[in-house]
Amino acid sequence: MVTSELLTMGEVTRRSGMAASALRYYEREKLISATRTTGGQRRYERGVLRRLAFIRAARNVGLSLEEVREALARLPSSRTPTKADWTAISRSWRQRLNEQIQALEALRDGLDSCIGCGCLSLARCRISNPGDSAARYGVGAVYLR
Amino acid sequence: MVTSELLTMGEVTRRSGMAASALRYYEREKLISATRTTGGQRRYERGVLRRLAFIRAARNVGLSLEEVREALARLPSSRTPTKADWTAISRSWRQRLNEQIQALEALRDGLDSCIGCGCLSLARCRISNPGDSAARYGVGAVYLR
DNA sequence: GTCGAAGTTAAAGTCGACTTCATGTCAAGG
DNA sequence: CCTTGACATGAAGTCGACTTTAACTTCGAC
Repeated sequence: MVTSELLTMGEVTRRSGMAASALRYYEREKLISATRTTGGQRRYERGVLRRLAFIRAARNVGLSLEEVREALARLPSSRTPTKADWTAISRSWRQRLNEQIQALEALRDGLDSCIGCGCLSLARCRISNPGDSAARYGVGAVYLR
Repeated sequence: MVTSELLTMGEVTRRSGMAASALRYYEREKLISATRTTGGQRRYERGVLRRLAFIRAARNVGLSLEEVREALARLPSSRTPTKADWTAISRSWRQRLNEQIQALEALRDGLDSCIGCGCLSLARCRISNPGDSAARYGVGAVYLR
């Protein structure tokens, strides 16, 4: 049985493509964690790569680190998360992501549902404010991010 | 013939739902423009509402003001833009938007194509880096925004 | 034991997209 | 005329998500 080979900072930056400064930042923000050598250097478990993949994917589509943090908080802390655990998280974002997809499709298809319709009552428009749910995120356009 | 009734700052903020400070900012950034009264106050043409609707929709799905600026620059300056002009812009974003939609769908469907596949070679992964086109936007995850 | 690559920290800087602030001017009804 | 609410300006502040800088320390191959 091979017991937990830990990864160095350099290995993680190479394999995740993320900057060391970003990893330290994520650690300060409690999105990832690391053990330390006696000398104080970080050693990462391999699972961190999966977390980073998730963070990257979420950030990539415009979700905030805060949203990511909330999602990650729901992973089991006792055992190593399974694929099902990860899938559950993404599924729980279904509504949120669907709204965003709709807004993108409307924009792609010529804004027909907003600019095209001539409504221009931006405050209530479905594309400006998909699903009327944007209100939860604050006034106006701050739906994404 | 009613000749160009101009809109005041207050009217535009009410009808667009945007803050006055945002309108001034957009003007500094050359995204919109206004004429001035002799006293120096802004008067907007009605077309500004359509521009603002467009800006709002684009911002809403995560596009940057810089991208919006480039798009708006392609509107005819001589005549008032038609619906076709606006549609052409959104259509030209088709590829860009499609990639983003795909990334969202993958995330919604459980990240099966990235976290699920076990590849974890984030730097090249299709979901992290849709269409391999993200490279154009700089290193790594800075695809959106 | 030596040495260079790799790692550490706290603090400050950056960037986009606005907002807030302090202070002063305009517009229009009474 | 006068007042009051709407509007103007430049400068500074904010927020998220990192990066950069400066000044060390550790690791590990030799």
